[in-house]
Formats: sequence, C-alpha cells, structure tokens
Amino acid sequence: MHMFYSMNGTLADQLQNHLANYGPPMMNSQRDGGEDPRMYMNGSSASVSTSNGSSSMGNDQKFPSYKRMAQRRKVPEGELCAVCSDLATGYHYGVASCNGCKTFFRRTIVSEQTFICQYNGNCDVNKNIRCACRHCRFNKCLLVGMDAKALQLPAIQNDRDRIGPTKKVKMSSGSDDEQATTPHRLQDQEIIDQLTQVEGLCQELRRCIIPEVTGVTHALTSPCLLFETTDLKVDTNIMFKELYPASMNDIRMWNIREMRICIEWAKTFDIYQRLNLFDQFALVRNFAFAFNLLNRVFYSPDHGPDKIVFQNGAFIMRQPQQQVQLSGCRPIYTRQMDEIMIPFRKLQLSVSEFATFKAALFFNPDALDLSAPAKTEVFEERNKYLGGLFTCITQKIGIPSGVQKYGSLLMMTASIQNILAQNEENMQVMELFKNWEVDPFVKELCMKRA
Amino acid sequence: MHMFYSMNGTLADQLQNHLANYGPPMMNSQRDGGEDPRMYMNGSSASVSTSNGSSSMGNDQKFPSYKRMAQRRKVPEGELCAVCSDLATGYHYGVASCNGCKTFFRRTIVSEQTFICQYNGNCDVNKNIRCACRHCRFNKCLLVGMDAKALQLPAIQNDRDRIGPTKKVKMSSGSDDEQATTPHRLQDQEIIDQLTQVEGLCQELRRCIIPEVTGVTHALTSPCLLFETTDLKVDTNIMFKELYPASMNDIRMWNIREMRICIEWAKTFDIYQRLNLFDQFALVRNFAFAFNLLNRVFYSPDHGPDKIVFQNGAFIMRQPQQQVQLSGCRPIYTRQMDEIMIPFRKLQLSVSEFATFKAALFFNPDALDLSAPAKTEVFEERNKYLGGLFTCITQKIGIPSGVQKYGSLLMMTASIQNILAQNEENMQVMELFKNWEVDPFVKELCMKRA
DNA sequence: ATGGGTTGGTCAAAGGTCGC
DNA sequence: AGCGACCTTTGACCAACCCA
Repeated sequence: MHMFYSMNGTLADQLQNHLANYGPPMMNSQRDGGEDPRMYMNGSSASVSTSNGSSSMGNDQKFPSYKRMAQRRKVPEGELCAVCSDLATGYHYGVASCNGCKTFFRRTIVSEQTFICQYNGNCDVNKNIRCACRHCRFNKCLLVGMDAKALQLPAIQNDRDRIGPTKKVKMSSGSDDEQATTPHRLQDQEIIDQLTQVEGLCQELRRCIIPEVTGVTHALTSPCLLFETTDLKVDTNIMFKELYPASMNDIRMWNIREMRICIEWAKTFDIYQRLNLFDQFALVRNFAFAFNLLNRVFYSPDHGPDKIVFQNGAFIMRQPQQQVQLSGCRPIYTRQMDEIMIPFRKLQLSVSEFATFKAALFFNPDALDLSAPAKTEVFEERNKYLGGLFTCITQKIGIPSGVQKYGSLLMMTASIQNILAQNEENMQVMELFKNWEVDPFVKELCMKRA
Repeated sequence: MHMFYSMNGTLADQLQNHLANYGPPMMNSQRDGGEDPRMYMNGSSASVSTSNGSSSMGNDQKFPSYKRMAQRRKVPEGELCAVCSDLATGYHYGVASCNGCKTFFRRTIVSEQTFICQYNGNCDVNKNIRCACRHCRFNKCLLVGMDAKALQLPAIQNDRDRIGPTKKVKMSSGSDDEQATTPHRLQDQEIIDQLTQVEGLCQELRRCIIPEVTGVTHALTSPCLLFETTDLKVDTNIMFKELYPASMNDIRMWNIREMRICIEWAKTFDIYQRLNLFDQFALVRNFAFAFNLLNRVFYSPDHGPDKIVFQNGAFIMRQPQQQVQLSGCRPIYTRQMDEIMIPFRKLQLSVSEFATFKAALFFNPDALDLSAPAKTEVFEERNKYLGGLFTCITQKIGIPSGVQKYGSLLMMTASIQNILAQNEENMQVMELFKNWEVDPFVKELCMKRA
C-alpha cells in the first residue's frame, strides 16, 4: 500500500542502509533553524513508518519512546509549551506542551490534514497567534519533536488498548472507512526528502566509473547502482580541470552517462520496479533524454546565459560551433539555453524542487506505448509528485508566488517536449545519413519504436 | 450601437458596452462619523461598563470571567439574549446572547467601527428592532457585560491554509477593494469573469458568417468582431443537422474558421493590443493551432472516446479514414483524442477553467520570434492567468485536489506541443508534395518562419 | 487498589462563511 | 452593505488507561 513502508527492499530501506553504512549524502535541506537535538529528518522519517506496524507486532518494546522520555515525574511547575510558550499541562507526544497544541497535533494527524503557509513557512508560533497559521504551527510541533507514533491510531485493529468513547457509544456500524495511513502532510515531506536524497546519490554516481551494460534491458534488470556508489571507482577523467569547448565526443560521452544514470534513478522508485519490463521501457524511453537535458542545464555551472558547461569543464556555446555541428541537423542548444537553462535560473529552483519536478515528469501517463493499466497507476503516481512539488515550492515562497512558480515550471514541459522532438529528428537524420554513429544504448533509449 | 476598436477602449469598456449589465462597483463606502471619541476597548468600557458595575470587573485581571461564568453547562433552556431578548444560543463573550448579537459584537470590535446614535443614545434594543441603531446595540452589548478580552486576536485564518472550501464558494463580483481580506482573490475573479464572458462571445461568433480578410495582418488590424456578433448573420450552413463523417473540406473549413476566431479572441486582451504587430504575429502564430485544437476537443459533443465531433455534426473517427488521410501524413487524431480530449473530460474542466487555461497558454514567453521586451511582459501576463486558473480550480475542489488538477492541466502543454509539432510536420509534407492545398491564411498562421 | 501521569473524546464557545 | 443562520476549529475538561 505504501511504497515507502513495505517490509523489505524498498527505497526507504535501501536509503537507510546506505546512509547507515556510508554516511549521509550531501543534500540541501530546506528545513532551517532547529536546535532540536532529535533529528526527525532521517532517523525518524523511517520511524514514522512504524505507525502502521509497531505496537501490534510482537514488539519487545513495551512502550513507545515518548513514555521513556516523559517518565520522569510531572512537568516542572511553570514549564512552558515547547510549541507556543503557553503554560504546559504535561508531556504530550513526547514534548512539554499545552492542551491546545496537544489537541491540535492529534487532530491534524488523525484527520490527515494538509496545511499550506501563505507566507514563507516561518510564521511565528506563540500563545497569542498560534492559531494564525496552522501549517507553521504543525511544523513547529514536528520540529520540537512531537511524535506521531505516540498516537494510538485506529489502524491497529488490536483495540485491546484503545481508549473507547468516553461518553457515548454510538458506533453506528462496523463500516470501516478509516484510511489507516500516515498523514498526507508527512507523506509529502517524506516524498520530497527521499527524492532529494536520491538526487544526492545521483550526483555521486556522476563522479564514478559506471559499469558497462549490454543494453537497456540489462540495465533495467540489474540492481540499482545508486546504493553502491561507494563501491565504484571515481572517474578521474571527468573531474573538472579547465573550461574547454566540447567536442562531439564529449557530448556523446555525457549522453551515454546520463542515460545510464537515468535508468539507475528510475529504479529507485518502488512503483516503477513493480511495472512490467515493457512499461518500464516505455517510461524510461519517454523520459531519458529529458532527464539528460534537465540535469545538464540544472547542474551546469553558471558561466552566463550562453554556455552550457559539463562537469568536466567541456562547454557548449550558443553559437553553433564546427565541432558540434552536423550536416542536416538543426542546432538545438540555443533553445536548451533560452527555454530551459535561463528559465531554471530565473525560477531559482532548489535541488528538492528540481528533484520532485523530474519525478513528476517521469511518471507521464501519456508516454508512448504505455499499457492501459499502467497509465492509471502512473497518473496517480504523478499526482503524488505534483502535490509534493507544490508543497515544496509553497513552503518557501507562499501560495500566490508559489502558484506561479509551480505553473511556470510545469509549463516548461512544452518547451522540453519541443526540444525532445527536435532532438529525435536530428537523431533520425544522423541515422539516415550515417554522418555520426549514435551509441546503440542511447539510440535504444531515445528513438521511438526502437 | 456599433463599436469600433479605439485606442483607449479597454476590454472592460467594451464588455460593458456589449453586455450593458455590468454596473461599476460602488466606491463610496465612507466611514460614517469619525468624531466619536469613544475607543472601543478601554475608553468605552470605562465609560459604559463602570456605570453599571458589571460583574466582570472584579476578576478580569487574570483571565476572562466568561470562562468561569459559563463553565457550567449549557445555557438553560429558553434563556434569552441579554442584549436583545431573542433566544440565546449560548454564553458569548461572557453573556448569554443570541447569534446575531454575538456576531455583531465581534464584527464591531474587529473592524474598529464607531457608531453614532441618531437620537439620544437610549434607543430600545430588542429582537425586532435590534438592527435599528447600531450605536445603542453596541452600547447594550457592553452594558450587559460583553467582554472584548474574550476575543481571540488575531483570528484563526481558515482561508489562509484551508485545505478545501467549507461548502461551495460562490463567485461574488464587483465589490470594493477596501476590505482587502484576500485582494488577489478578487482580482483573480475579475480576470476569470472577463475571460469567461469573452469565451461566450467566441461561441456566438462560431455560429456566424465571418467576414473575409486578405491575410493575418489584415485580421490583426481590423476591429474585433467579438463585440459585433449581433451585427453578423448566422451561418445556417454550420448548424447541426446530423452526424456524418468529416471530409477534408470540413476539416479545412473549421481550421480556417477557428484560426479567424483565434485572432478575434487574441484582440480582446488589452495587453495584446499594446504589443507591436511583429510580436502580435509571433504570439498568435505560436498559439493558433493550439487554440483550434483545444476548442475542437473541448466543445466536441461527447460521442464517446473515439469521435471528435464538430458543431455541424461532422465527425472524425479514431481509425484514420480514407477521407481525411493524406499520403505521407501521419494520423494525428488518435493523439488528439487520447492526450487532449479524454484527459479534458476526465479533468471535468469548466468553461471558466478552460478559458483561463487558454489565456495562460497564449501568453507564452517562449513563443518563437518574440522580441525580448515582449517576453517579460508576456511572462507577467501569463502569471496573471496562472494565478486566476489556480483560484478558479481550487474554488471548487479545494487545494489538494486543485493542485493536482492544475498540475495535470498544465502538463498537458507537453502533449499539445507534441501534437503541434506533428501537425506542422504534416503541413510541410503537404506543402512539399502538393497533395493538398493548405489555405494561405492557415498556412500563414501555422507554419513557422512564414 | 491508588495516584499521578498519559491517552483520546467531548462540546461550549471561539472565528469564518455566504445567502439574503 | 450589513446581518445572522450555519459552519469549522479550538482547547479546557473529563474518562479511560497504564505503570509504579
């Protein structure tokens, strides 16, 4: 049911292992502030998952951690609520807090509400204005360490230890309309965090020597390299030395690498792994070049609006150069700069936003050759990332600007599509006139009806 | 009444003239009487409630007395409002009172209004005439002990972070901007309303005989036909008679009509009129076929997922037919159905949403050949419509679903772009092989570098 | 049992909405 | 252009519950 929460082999597990073994990847955290000793980003993001499986199992953990934390006597006289600085009435969900914040937190969790801040996501939360922005109040609850798993969710059928109705037993019928899921809000953040971490892993992989494969199918069916980056050798050839004009060989090399990384990236999505090979192929074929293009311009160091710069220092200039110009092929780099690179810079995308945007693009229900059952699944998946993207954007800049940023970003898909079409045309020309041999792996990935 | 398009006749002016039922908003909401020295909080309670020696005086230092007063259960059955003797709905601000007086008191406090009595300041206040004198009603509120301290300011801002509308949001137009509770909302609403009205005019024009023009430039520089639809004859040839398979001539006829309408539609945007002819041409050339396509599928009566039906009953089927198939041209109608028509239906777009979506698409800063200064202007304009579109969508279905609908809609631009590219390719083939003569007007509008 | 802490549940009274 | 019936949200209070 929940991709991040299933028992084994999930992305979450793999990330967990990877991080445990090798330390966290560099990632840009959008959460600032917080002298809070309890990290809830990595460690507890996994622990949230226990909400649907913890206490009912034969867990030798007698009581949740909040109990241990708070088992020391009552809250000291005059202690204040960690959320709003009102007078605390006790330790609730692991944190000294007032009745209001306690109830607010529980209500938000059980009703799975999602709030969005109108401003910058850093509204003040105190006794007097705690009700003004629910997004920031809930954020503060999480920040100070309120723990959702202290909640006795009805998800656990075992109602042995549930608190029944205090007044009336009006359980109308046994019709169970309960969703029994973790709250949406947390899920959004979870999605963003995971994508951002994977994005970091991709950047690591970009520095490594990537093992050869025999073809796309081979790549699709082998284990994901992103969790083995520490086992891979760093490729010294692609370290930056100096800026120099890219040759066709540079471009070819980066194309191959990026397409390989695209497949490794795709495999980090649990839902993708569950598709059949045919649909996997369809999705990746539909997206590989876009992946290539987007990463190229997003990660290009900013040397002005007329240069796309690769990691190793090779650059493409706006004015088509002899080296990268093939007869019969229309130059496409001008558009990549004007319609993708420059707008990206103007929009000031964060890494998290970029990562979530790519995921939303990847799960394209209109991808050519996608089977009908996959279409609906992919559509749902895309919606997840769209929601995540919106949350990610509006958290920082508020709704009114966020709506425009989100909209401008999504409308870039038109330009991307345009550039893709031109690229495909060029590849057909190359194929036809044999004036440049396209790598078979790239060809397999980029040409429709391959 | 015949209207020529004048330099300074804005769209709003023309709509007003055309529809003649759009009254200007009243801007005269002047605060009445500003010389009353009574302040609402301290001054007034001092002068009014001390005279009465209200019970709340003794203990309001620590926390509001209403809590203790009202902590005993419900207001007794049949208790009356202390202000107006209507039936009390509970203890509000420390006093048994009715809903009306409760709301009146809060409104008065938060808006910091000051009233003046027309008489002697001792008007009767009861259920029947409680609204007659607001000064005396407010006085009575204070007199019976309503306590401003019971107000929790700042207010809970549901509208800021709500996840969905309480019920159904009605669109209220034409109110003054003084309140400014949600200023951008009102502005958005105006945008939406205008676009929706223009959309209606387009539908009227579609039924009429459209005068011939010599070319795109001629069409761009003549007065806008949309405000003269009543002067145009209805075209009886295009009224619906029966369903029949479309011929190439049908398609050709509708293409020409729709492109003409596109230009008339474009001219309704004030900002568009202010662009130079070159940029006007760029925008309309970039969008004309999309306009054609979108209207075709959106307004196609629903005869299942395999038919696009024109107004006159001509229909295109999914399986390419002899009549509409030209050698060398790839069939494009399958994609129009699968990627545009069916998704539109699934998204359940309203006319307003559709109209706003088109405006956002039209103002495309990446349109080919658009001049640099126009780009930024067009970008800003698009943002306006993006905001409007989001408002329009979320008004009905709330934010979480709205984010996804908005996102899915905007991502359709990729498919639209794709279909456009195929279409252009087909037109080039036609041009090349001369197997079908494209109308020069359409050719001028649809082919790049025309 | 008992008592002091948690939990979830309750509902009067806050503020918000929108047809009238 | 304000009114108020009706709505959602809040949080003080309370019963159920869990350990020492």
